[in-house]
Formats: sequence, C-alpha cells, structure tokens
Amino acid sequence: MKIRPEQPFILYAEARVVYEGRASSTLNSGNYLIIHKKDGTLQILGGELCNPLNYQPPGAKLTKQNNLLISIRKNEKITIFLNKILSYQELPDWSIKKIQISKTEQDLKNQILNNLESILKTKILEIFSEFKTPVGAIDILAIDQHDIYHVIEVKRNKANLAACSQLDRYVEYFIDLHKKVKDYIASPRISSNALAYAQTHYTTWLQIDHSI
Amino acid sequence: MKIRPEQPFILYAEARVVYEGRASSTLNSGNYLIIHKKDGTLQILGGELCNPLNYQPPGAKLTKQNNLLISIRKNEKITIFLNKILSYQELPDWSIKKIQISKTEQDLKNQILNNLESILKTKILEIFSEFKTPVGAIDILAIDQHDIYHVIEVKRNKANLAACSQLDRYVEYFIDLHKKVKDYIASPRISSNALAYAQTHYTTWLQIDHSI
DNA sequence: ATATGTATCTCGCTC
DNA sequence: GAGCGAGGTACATAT
Repeated sequence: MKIRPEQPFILYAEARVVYEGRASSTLNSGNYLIIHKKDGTLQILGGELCNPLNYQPPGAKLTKQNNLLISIRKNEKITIFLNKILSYQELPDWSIKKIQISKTEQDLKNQILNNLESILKTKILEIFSEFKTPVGAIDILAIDQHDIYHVIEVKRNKANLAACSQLDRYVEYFIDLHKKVKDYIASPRISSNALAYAQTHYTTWLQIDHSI
Repeated sequence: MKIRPEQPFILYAEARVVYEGRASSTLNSGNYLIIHKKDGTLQILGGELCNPLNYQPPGAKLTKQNNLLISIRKNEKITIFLNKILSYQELPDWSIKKIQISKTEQDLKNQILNNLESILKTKILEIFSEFKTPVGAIDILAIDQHDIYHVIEVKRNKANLAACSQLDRYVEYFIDLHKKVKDYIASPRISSNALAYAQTHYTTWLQIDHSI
C-alpha cells in the first residue's frame, strides 16, 4: 500500500533518520516504528525506552518524495530515508480523548487549602492561589492576623533543591516589599540536600501526603 | 492472531485504560495504539499530541487475562480493557540503536571552555567542569589570577528564572566560604524576567550561540 | 539505591 | 506570541 503523508498512519520500516533544528541528530539504519498523527505529530520509535528517537510535535507538515519522508515545522526538519517498508497501516478512526488524572499537585494543594489554619496554626485573613509575581507564581499565599505572609510551595512528590530556590525567589520578593514572611515546602518527601538547605534558610518543611 | 504479552508488538484496539500508582487515571473507551517493547515499556497513544496517554517505563511486566492486558512495575499498574482488537503485529526485529545528537548543552559548554579566558577577559589559573557542591553541580567554575571564583551556568536554549536561582545557590555557597565570586549565565537567549532578575542580582548574561 | 540536572523536553496555562 | 511551572516527567550520570 502506498504511503499517504497527509493521513495518520503507523509505518514499520528499515530506515535511517536525520534531524536538523534546535539540535542535530543522526540515526543509523535499522527497523523502526514511524508514527504520524493527524495533528502533524511524528515519532520514530526504537525497540526500547519510552521516548522517541526522533520526533516532531503537533503542527509539523509531512511530505513524501520518492523514498524520503520529510517533516517540517518552523526551523526543524526531519528526513527519513526509507530503505524497506515492512508494514504500513492508516488509522483514520484514531481517538483523541483526554485522560482523567488525579493525585496531582493541584489535588495536594486543594487539600492544604482546605486545612490551612490548622496547618499554619494561625488565623488567616486572606488566601491566594497561584499568586503572580515577577519571579513566578506562588502556589499558596496566606496572610495572617499579624500581617505575616505565609508562602507555600507545593510538590506532589519529592521536593528538591529547585523547589527551595523557587521559594527563595518568592521570599525575597516580599522581603523587598518590606513584608514579614514565613515560607514552607509542602510535600510527601524531600531530598536530603533540599532539607539541609531548607533548614539553613529558615524554610519549614510540611510533610503532607495525598489522602487516600 | 493471538496476543503474546511477552513479545514486542503494536496493537490497535478499542479499549479503555485504568492506571493506579504515583497518580491515578482513567481513559475512556476509544481506538488507541498500544505499544509493547521487549524491555517492558508500554505506551498507549492517542490520535494527537506527542506524549502517551498512559505508559510504563522499562522494567514493567505485561500479562494477559482474557480481555485484560495488565502491566505492573513496582507500585504502578496499568489495566487495559480490550473491547475489540483492530490489528495486531509483533515486531521481533525492532532495532535498539541509539541516536547521535549534537548542539546539546555539553557542546555549548565545551565551546565556552575552549575560549574561557577571552570570554571572562582575565587570566584563569584553574578550571573545573561539573564542580560538585551540596547545592548542585556547577557547569563551569574558573578561578582567576586574583582568586576570584567565576561561576558559569550554561543553558543550551533560552535561560529562565530557574537558571538564575541555580546560580544563586552556587554563589551563596562560595560567599559563605568567603570567596570572591562573579557569576554568569551563558545562553543563546534569556527570558525577560530572567534578565531583569539577573541585573538586580549582579549576574552577567553572556550571549553565546552554538557555532555552525 | 538516592540525588541532581538536562531535554529538540511536552503540555497547559496566563498574560 | 512569551513566560512560567508541572509532569506518573524520562533519562543519564554520579555517588
């Protein structure tokens, strides 16, 4: 069956691949699975690991010239040199449903918001979620009865040094505005270096788990 | 043809999927592409976007019970409820070659290392790559003739606030050791907020491009 | 095993 | 469009 580059399809072929764009890459000849979706997404999958060897995100445009498949998107170009087509199948009825997910960071955040005063052990007058600053958006900002700004960075899993630094930026922002600040990392776990860093920076780690 | 869960295969099927592990998810019934690799990798791909709807990384174990495909890895479980098999193909000769990539951050770093004195405009006595500290590994550390520590954070593309914060941690580490420090972000581009932050924190942005 | 950072990250969101 | 951060991030690497 003839390859129709405007169709969604799966193609198993002996091929080699060249990519030129943000980075550059070459993939030596072998048997690979080539996937093309109707939004332009292109993936070349190898026989192990999750991530594609080469890919184009949605919006790419696929064309065919003799034994070449060429996908172009902005300044990125993938050229597939087809040596032998081993199988080809079009998937016109491929579903585009979205997944329903839970136990995300948002869920953990809601859990904290619902128990904020007992967690912070003070009376809260104002609560902000995703409070925008020039140095990023604060997960939870709570202002208490003594005008202390409680800044909370939430991580759904193990908090690391990057989480501490994120918090540092927010704290500095309020310090510069002459506010009194207390800062917290709320997460189920924290890396040892992050915990050490937090302790020397007067950051409180709130261990908090997904309920259920 | 009968599904053999120990084989690498591509399966196009009407199915629904349930996942339970670090997070939880459900995917309603539809036509999806199910990919199984010999390293245990499992992916359920929808008709748009790059990322799999559900997946298991290498090391997962796949079994079949009637119309169920079950993949288990540590505390993570994917259950695929097969309603109708639309196509099934085994790929025993799927290649596992690796891609050759260039224009990575490492390439950019080497470029800087090869021109360090002209970039920093001073005589360098010692150079360290990936210098380990308790607050992370420094991309490039150069100590000059005046015992000034030049700390460089390299980003292959656009630098953001996180890059600035990374640098802050390294600078603070040396300040606490009573060293004189100059810090730099080296990248082709930088976000406006990151540049503003850098300027108020005495961080120098070195605009540097991938040669070629 | 844990920890850290990169990635052609992708993706969704907000401005 | 830019910017930011989450992600079941995956993945490589060092300890």
